[in-house]
Amino acid sequence: MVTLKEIAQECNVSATTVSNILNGKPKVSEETRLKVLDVVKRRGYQPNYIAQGLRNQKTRTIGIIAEDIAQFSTPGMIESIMAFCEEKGYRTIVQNLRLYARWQESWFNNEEAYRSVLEPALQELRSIKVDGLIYVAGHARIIHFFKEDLSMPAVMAYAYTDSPAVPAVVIEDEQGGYDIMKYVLSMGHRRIGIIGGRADNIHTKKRLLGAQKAMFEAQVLYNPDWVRYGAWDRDSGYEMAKPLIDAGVTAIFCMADRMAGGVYDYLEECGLKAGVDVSVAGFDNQDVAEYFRPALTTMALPLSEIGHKSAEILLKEIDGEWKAASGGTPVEIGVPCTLVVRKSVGKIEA
Amino acid sequence: MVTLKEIAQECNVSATTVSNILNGKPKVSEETRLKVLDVVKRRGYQPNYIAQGLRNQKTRTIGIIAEDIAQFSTPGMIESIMAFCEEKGYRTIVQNLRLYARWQESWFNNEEAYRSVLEPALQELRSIKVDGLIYVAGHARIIHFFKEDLSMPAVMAYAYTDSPAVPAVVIEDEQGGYDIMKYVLSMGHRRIGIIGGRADNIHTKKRLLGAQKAMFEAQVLYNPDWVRYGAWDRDSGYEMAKPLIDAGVTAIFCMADRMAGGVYDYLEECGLKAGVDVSVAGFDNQDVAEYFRPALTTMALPLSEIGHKSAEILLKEIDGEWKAASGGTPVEIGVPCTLVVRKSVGKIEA
DNA sequence: TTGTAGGCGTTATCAT
DNA sequence: ATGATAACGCCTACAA
Repeated sequence: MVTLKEIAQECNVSATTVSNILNGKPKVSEETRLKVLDVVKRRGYQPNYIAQGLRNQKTRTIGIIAEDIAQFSTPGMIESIMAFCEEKGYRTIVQNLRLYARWQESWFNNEEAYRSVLEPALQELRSIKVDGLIYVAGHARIIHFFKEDLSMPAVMAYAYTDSPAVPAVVIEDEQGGYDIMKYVLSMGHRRIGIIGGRADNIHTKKRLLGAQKAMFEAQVLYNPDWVRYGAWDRDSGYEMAKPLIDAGVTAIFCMADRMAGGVYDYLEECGLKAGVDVSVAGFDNQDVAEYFRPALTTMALPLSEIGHKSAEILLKEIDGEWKAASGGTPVEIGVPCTLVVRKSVGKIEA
Repeated sequence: MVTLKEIAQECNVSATTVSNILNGKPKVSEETRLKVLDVVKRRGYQPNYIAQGLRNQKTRTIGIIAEDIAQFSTPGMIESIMAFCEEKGYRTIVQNLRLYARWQESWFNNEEAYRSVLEPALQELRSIKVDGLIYVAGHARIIHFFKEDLSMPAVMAYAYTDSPAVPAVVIEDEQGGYDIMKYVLSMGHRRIGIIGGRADNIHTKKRLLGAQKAMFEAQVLYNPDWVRYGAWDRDSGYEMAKPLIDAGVTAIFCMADRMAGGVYDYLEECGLKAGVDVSVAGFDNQDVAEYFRPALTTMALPLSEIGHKSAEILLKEIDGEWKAASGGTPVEIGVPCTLVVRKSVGKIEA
């Protein structure tokens, strides 16, 4: 790599002068300026960002820590974080914790294992002297690993924090559950089954709350027997479909498109038609939803908005334009989900 | 961040001594060793990787440049690259070029735009002084942007190079095309349509070649009229299905699962059943394939093997155990695709 | 056994 | 207008 010093030598000037020219400092003679610029171009000199950071303690670089880039929700957020940062003249760097790839779901409550992976990633970003950090979670929960001083501005994307210093940008699960249930109700359904994710999961709880609210507003009695919990996957959907169908529901709201896939499986096995005999609604709007037959009505996750918002807030923090939460309550920014109507929820006579 | 110097001060020793202790150098009194180690632990000191690299010109860090992490094939490769590197004690850092997100496909032949994005990423990695680089391409083609001195070991994943210094790890498209066509033939089909990707695409050409070979071996006449080209997407599949069905094929091999989705669409529209009236085979084994009805028979991309192999080769290069290609021919490592039999190809009487 | 000096690439400060 | 110096955090060679 060509260095400043080499350029300086070749031009018979000091490194300082070259640096000044490159950084647009005023007091330089036009003559030296041109000479230096010429050599810089010819030699293809590029500054070493890291050395700059070492000196300036500012890098105009944002660190992104992803819990797992293979989680379906992650690339969309990262993409929009990067787009925004780039627009604002910030570089980005990604650290991938690979949490799910390593341990499936067994890390959720294993703080020690978790930290053994998180710490090196943080250390790497601190070493690079990134100006700020966005933590992209794989699923919503309260992450309290941010208490100790991060020594840099940070934003949590897709999960909650208990630190007032770290704003959280999350999806509005409750509104999502509300909207889709309201839609199902609007199609005339009254006996509606629900297949949630794991019962203790934040997404599950909030979506359920929203759904209940919609039912309450429509004066439809909430029947706990019609609520089942799964593990977010296709098999769970299949398994939980039976009791619900047996109970005579006319529609099933699944809190994940993939679980809806399992419901389709069960329906097919019974010779029932999704969207006709039994309506199905999903959540997530994963790519698969469009390939279901009939195509799946679902809620779209506002991934790119979350990424955008997170980056926006982080840069504000960095510029000192962000007022920390007053009174020690963590700031929480909710971004709404969007209903995507396709073909899997049919209209019925009430 | 706590620094070496601070630790040294607190212990009343020199930075050298602390450094020596931390790096396991021999000549240190047990007494100072314990004292220092204690303070290191208490203050939570962590070495600055970057400063180490600045000094050592070695970081035990691998840079990954992804053309777009939102390409479906990319996370799988990155995941396995990281797993392997970590196992070998290397850290990784990702740069995402976001090529498709920026420009869809219009960058393919716009070298200037391409370089304006590639260069900063390379620069960043050079600044960090990564020990090597894996470039994860979004689709196969010959990438000749590696001629100029990269000044570090590099491996190309999922695309080809024309530089003998950069080994390429690619999928065996020809074998893939061959295997799946052979399977379709084995199910009794003789009138087989093919929907390729873009006609000038390497994947398309090689898979077609393999398919032709299988047909030749089975003594089935190759009919150019039964070969159509699409744009890898669902719409193309839909569009190209009609002429093929009209021509009376009994099976269609689509070079992308998503195009197969389009074929399913057309079939449904015609009241035809995939896998019964017309068989369909895909390629890629994307997540969607399993949700098709009937589930799609397809070729699985060896993404994790490609990542693994790429990382393996790169670390060999770094350790000087990799002999560069002799005679200026680029090295090319092919990794085979795997047939995944599901339900979309039915058996028929020949 | 421990410490000093120098340098990795850059820039701010303070001369000249 | 230009340059010498020091410093960012770390490590290695060499000196004490």
